[in-house]
Amino acid sequence: MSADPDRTGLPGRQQDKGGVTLREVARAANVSMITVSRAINNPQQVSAITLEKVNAAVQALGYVPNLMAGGLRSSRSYLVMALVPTITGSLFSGMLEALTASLEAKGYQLMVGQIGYEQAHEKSREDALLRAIIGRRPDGIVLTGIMHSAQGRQLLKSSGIPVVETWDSTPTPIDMLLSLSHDAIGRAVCDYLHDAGKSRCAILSGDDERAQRRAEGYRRRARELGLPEPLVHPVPAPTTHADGRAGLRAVLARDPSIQAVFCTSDMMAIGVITEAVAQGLSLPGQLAVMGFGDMDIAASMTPSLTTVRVDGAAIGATAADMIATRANGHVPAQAVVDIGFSIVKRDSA
Amino acid sequence: MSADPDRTGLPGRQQDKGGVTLREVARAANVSMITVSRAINNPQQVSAITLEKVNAAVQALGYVPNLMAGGLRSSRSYLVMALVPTITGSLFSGMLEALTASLEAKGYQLMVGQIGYEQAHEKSREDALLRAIIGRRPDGIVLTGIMHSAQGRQLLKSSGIPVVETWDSTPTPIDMLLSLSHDAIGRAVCDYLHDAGKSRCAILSGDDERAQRRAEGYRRRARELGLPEPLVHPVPAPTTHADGRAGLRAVLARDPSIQAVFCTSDMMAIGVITEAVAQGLSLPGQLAVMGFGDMDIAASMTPSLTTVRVDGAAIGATAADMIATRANGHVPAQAVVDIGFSIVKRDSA
DNA sequence: GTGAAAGCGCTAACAC
DNA sequence: GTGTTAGCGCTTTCAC
Repeated sequence: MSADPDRTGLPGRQQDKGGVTLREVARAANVSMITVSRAINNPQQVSAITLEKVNAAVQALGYVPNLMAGGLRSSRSYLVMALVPTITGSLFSGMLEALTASLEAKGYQLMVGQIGYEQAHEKSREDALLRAIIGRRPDGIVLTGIMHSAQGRQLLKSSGIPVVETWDSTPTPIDMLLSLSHDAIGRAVCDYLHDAGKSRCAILSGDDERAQRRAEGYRRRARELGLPEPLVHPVPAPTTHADGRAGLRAVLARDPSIQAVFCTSDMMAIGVITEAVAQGLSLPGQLAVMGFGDMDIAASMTPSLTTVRVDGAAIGATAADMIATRANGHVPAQAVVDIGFSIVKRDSA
Repeated sequence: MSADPDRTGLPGRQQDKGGVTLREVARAANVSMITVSRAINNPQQVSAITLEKVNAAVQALGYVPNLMAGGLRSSRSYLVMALVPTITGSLFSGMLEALTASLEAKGYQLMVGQIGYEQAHEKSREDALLRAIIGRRPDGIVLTGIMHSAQGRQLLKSSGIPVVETWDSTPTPIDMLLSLSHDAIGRAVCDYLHDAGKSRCAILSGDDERAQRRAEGYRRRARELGLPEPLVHPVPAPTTHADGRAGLRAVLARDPSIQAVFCTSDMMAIGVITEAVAQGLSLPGQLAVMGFGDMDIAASMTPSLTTVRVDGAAIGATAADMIATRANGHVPAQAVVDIGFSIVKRDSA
């Protein structure tokens, strides 16, 4: 199989290097290069007759503009970079879909990078990734979580690229912030379970920073309320269904009187429910279960899952707006927006 | 909050446009631009003393090379584009993770684009997306599924960019192909259920092309075996847990004697199991259920899910190899590789 | 081992 | 409405 089997069928060949250039289109249409450029990017600046000639030439030659060249000259890449811990999980996919859609509507493309959950451990990898990203001169960068490394923050700041940190809170954002308090989430879950009459509680927590902060918020609130110390069972992120099953067995072994389990992900919570059902426990009577994320399945499973919902789509859409505003040289109305969360009451707690 | 709060702490400011340039580094290090370029890209071509001087200057100025400029000149973008129907689902995330990892190891970055499931309906959107992609002159493009539109195929072919089509089969690939036969999958599932003594079967099928092909393969095999015609219940993609629950009710209403359900996604299959359990049906005795995708949860749920597994990680790794090989001017050993699949026998069927 | 000149493909700035 | 000139930041090519 050759690289380009049938180049027939198109007038003119165009393989040599990176394809047809503006110059060739200009020659074919008998106008200057800049006129072709305008016909493509600002058609209203060009007369109807010229436009037609240019379009015909573009069509005939199969011209596709080289965005690297245009971006180099105009300092606008129409590229936005998003960094997420993992593409796999469903937690951030709502944000990514909204980002893609909002940006596409504004003429931008989204590039997704995976940074992993381990952050702190691999400073050099993070640094390399950041340089690769900044090197492409994106018009904006969306970070999942807060950038902690001083070096990374400095790199980002001095790049002058609009940055939106999301899904977490900090008093000192690099630039813009879509704030979410994991401490408040943990506290709210504690209050909710307390109101439901559950005081002996276990927490199945991913070992990533934000999950740990939710667990910590829960613990602090439990202390304030004078409740027994929650049993915290750490699990390496990303957390799975199997982690939930094993986690419930583990905490029950340590304390059979556990009345509720708060999981830092829905998938783990579903695992806990699976295990609880397998052990013949009644839900939420004998065991209440809460998750985090509000996956699709949470609403339609049996029993349905009480969980914490964060509006990822809103994060994506707002981040896109902020970046587009800044890329156009304006200042967003607010550089810090609190996203908030809600507890979705269902059958499991 | 200003665009760049603290530019102090770094020697020299670097905001003006796109940051520090090679020229400035060269001046600071007292060498020519090309020497700096070599010190960064081919350190072994430069003397140790020069290297040190350059590195010091790079460090001091916080220089991050502009990849757009380099790519423009060298016709190498070190960028690979992957197009998937949806980022959300877990089906393709294994491929994406493997792609990201393999490419990163080879010095490439992956850009993920979402094309949606509707394809045929939005020709113009597909065309625009394709042009935006080709415009960035990636060193490779990974397509989920086969590109059908003649215009799209032509655009891709004449771009000269290495293309890998994946997750489907065709006698006429654009360039390279990681082949998977959905017809064979449907047939294999039919054989499997037939061997298990299930003849009256329903299929809950997503309305996307590949899912429909799996359903069709099943149907054809059923005919060959002289089995009753399977009841096909179409569902709009992407298919959900709720679709599975509702789907089982629907097919049971039309034919209460159904003995098995084949779902074109694991998530739907889990929904079917949820509904079956809720209705008090015994699995796999009264109802056998099979899925597609082998999500994590399939192995650890109760009853565990019998499903079809495709090695997405292998697809990602192989695609990365093929593209890197081609980008370096070589010819891959094979332009068409069959990926294959396996049926993972568990408790639900 | 190092450098000077040229130019990748496009658009900003300024004419006319 | 259209064109000319210059140059974005880098790497290729050829020289020394």
